[in-house]
Amino acid sequence: MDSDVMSNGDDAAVGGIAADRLRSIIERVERLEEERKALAGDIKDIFSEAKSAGFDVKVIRQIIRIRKQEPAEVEEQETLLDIYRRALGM
Amino acid sequence: MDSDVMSNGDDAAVGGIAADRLRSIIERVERLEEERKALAGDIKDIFSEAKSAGFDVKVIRQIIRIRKQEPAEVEEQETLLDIYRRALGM
Amino acid sequence: MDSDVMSNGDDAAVGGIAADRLRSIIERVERLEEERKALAGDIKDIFSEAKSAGFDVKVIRQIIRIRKQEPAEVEEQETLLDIYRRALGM
Amino acid sequence: MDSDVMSNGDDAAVGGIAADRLRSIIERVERLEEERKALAGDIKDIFSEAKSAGFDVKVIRQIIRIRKQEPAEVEEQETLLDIYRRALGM
DNA sequence: AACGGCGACACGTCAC
DNA sequence: GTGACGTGTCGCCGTT
Repeated sequence: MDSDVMSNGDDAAVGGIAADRLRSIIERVERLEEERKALAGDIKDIFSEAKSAGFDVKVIRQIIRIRKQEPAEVEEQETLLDIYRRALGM
Repeated sequence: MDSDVMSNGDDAAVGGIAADRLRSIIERVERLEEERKALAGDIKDIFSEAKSAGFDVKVIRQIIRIRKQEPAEVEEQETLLDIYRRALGM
Repeated sequence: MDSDVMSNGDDAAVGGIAADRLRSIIERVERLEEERKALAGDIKDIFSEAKSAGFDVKVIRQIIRIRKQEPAEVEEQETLLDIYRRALGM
Repeated sequence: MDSDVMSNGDDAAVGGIAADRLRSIIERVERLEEERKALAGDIKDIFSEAKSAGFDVKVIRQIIRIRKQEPAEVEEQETLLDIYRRALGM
C-alpha cells in the first residue's frame, strides 16, 4: 500500500530516518545551548571584573538596557511615570 | 474637537477620578503584597524551626517541589511515550 | 550508654516523632504557599482591572517599586546612571 | 588635597581611564550578548526545521530538558534517600 | 561584611 | 488579544 508513512517495507527506513533526524535535532540544539552557556559565563566574568574595578554592576546593566531600547520608548515610559506620580501627588 | 481624554473642563474631574482609581489600585496591591510578605515570613519561620530540629531545609524544599510537580509529570510521561514512539517510527 | 538518638527502644518513638515533625513542617509550608498563590492571583486580578481602565501596568509596577524604596536609594542609582552616561558621552 | 579619586590633575586622566574601562566592559558584554542572541536564533531555526519535519517542538524541548536534568537527579536521589531515612528515624 | 549560589518574580516572545 | 514559555533580574541565605 502506498499509504502515507506506515507502509510495510519503508517503516523501518522511514522510522530510522525520523529517529536519526530527531537525534540530530536534539544534539545540535544541545551543542548550541552549551555555547550559549559558555557565553553566559564570559559575560559573568566581565561583570566580576567590572565589580572589582569599582563599578556598580546593576547600573551598568541599566545602561546596556537603555542602549538596547528605542529612545522614544524610554521617553514614553518616563512621561507616563511622571503623569502617574503627579496624579498621586508624589 | 474634544479629543479623547484631555479636553479642558473635564481634565480635573476625569483626572481626579483617574487619580483616585490609580491610588486605589496601588494601595490594594501594596496591601496584598504586605500579606504575601507576611506569609513569606511565616514560611521562613517554619524553616528556621525545621533547621533547629535538625532537618535539612534544602532537602525539605526539594520534597515540597517534587510533591508539587508530580501531577505534571504524569502528562509529561504520556507525551514522552508519544515521543519515543515517534523516534521508533511508529 | 544511652547514645544520642539511636538507642533501641526509643528508635521507633523518636523516628516516629521526627517523621511526624517533618510531615507537619511540610504540610504547614504547603498551606502557606497556597495562600501566597491565592494572593498572587488577587494581585493579578487588580492589574487586569487596571489595564482595562487604561492604565499602563508596567508603569504602575514602577511606581510601587519606587514607593517601596528609600528616596536616597533612588537618588543614588540615578546619580550613578548619570555619571556613567556622561562617561560614555550619552 | 589627595582625596580618594577626584583630585585635580588626575581627574581627566582617571576619569578618562575609567570611562574607557567602562566603555570596554559595556561593549564586550554587548558583543557577547549579540552572540548569544545569534545562537538563540540558530536554535530557533532548528526547531522550525523540526516542526516542518513534523516533530512536536514542545516535546523535543521536554526531552532536552530531561537529558539535562538526569545527572542532577542522581544527587537528588541521594539526598532524598537521606531524607526518608531521617523521616524513619535512622 | 562582602561574595556567590539559589529561589522567586517580572518581562518579552511566541503560538494560538 | 490572551496565555504559556523561556530568559533575565532581584533579593535572600549561607559562607568565608
